[in-house]
Amino acid sequence: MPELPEVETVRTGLEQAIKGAAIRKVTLRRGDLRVPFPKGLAEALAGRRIASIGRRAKYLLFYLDSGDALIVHLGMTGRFLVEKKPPVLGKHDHVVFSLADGRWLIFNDARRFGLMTLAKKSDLEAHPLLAGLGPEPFDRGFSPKYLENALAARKGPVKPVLMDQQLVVGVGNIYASEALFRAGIDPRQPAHKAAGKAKEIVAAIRQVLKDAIASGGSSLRDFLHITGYSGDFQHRFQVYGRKGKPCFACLTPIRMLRQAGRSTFFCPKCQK
DNA sequence: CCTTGAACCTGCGGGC
DNA sequence: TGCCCGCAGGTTCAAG
Repeated sequence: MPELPEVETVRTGLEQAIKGAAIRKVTLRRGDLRVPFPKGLAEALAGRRIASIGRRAKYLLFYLDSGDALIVHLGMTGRFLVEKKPPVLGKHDHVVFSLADGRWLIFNDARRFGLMTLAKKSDLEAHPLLAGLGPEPFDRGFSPKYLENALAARKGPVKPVLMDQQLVVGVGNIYASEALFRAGIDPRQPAHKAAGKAKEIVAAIRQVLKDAIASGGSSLRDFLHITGYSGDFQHRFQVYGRKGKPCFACLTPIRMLRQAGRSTFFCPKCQK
């Protein structure tokens, strides 16, 4: 799944592929993903044109010419594929969009942690899924001062706190580890003690997300298969998935530990 | 309030 | 080859 860079890469790819396309028909091949599809979803999409595709946090927002917005979350394994021929459907191809131009948009999600629902564009900000979300990492609202205050109010280790979507959106398990490595902060450090490094953390989060978006987007010019990891940023992870391997900066073995049920990777020498 | 752990569901890779 | 285990990028809910 995709964290902010992967979702943004998918958004860009979808915009290039299907912005302006009209939906002829939508087939829901089961009744739910993580939550049930809303009643009348397929009917509300049929005949509509996709005016544009936006993103809020890790949610994709398909803006329709009807004034509705289709909200999509990719969960862990959600992905979109665009086909020019009638697709041979697999068991995890849950939603099939037949486009008026003869192409097909497939939503595939093996684990079904994804989500697809409908809202009025005018009501989006108040929608329960979006209302409680924190600032976008590239917005001015995610300032060092804001983060300093937010961290100061938290007692737990800083890494899980950075993944709290109410604090800042888009940072997930990979980029939380990567950002803390770049900021030189131990992921076990209590959040309030890391508050003084808020400026460095803001910069590190922005930098790692920006680099990942740049590297994800670069391979998407002529995509057919839009996946969260179509880019090649995973080859540039400094710590994530590198347990026991030498730190690129100091050669100390990277350590892994479990925080709030998730794997955390860090360099015990570079991160204090 | 904050924090943690379990749950949701399927697939993959490693070890035996 | 097959089986069992642990692992996986998210979110939500219960419980401490």
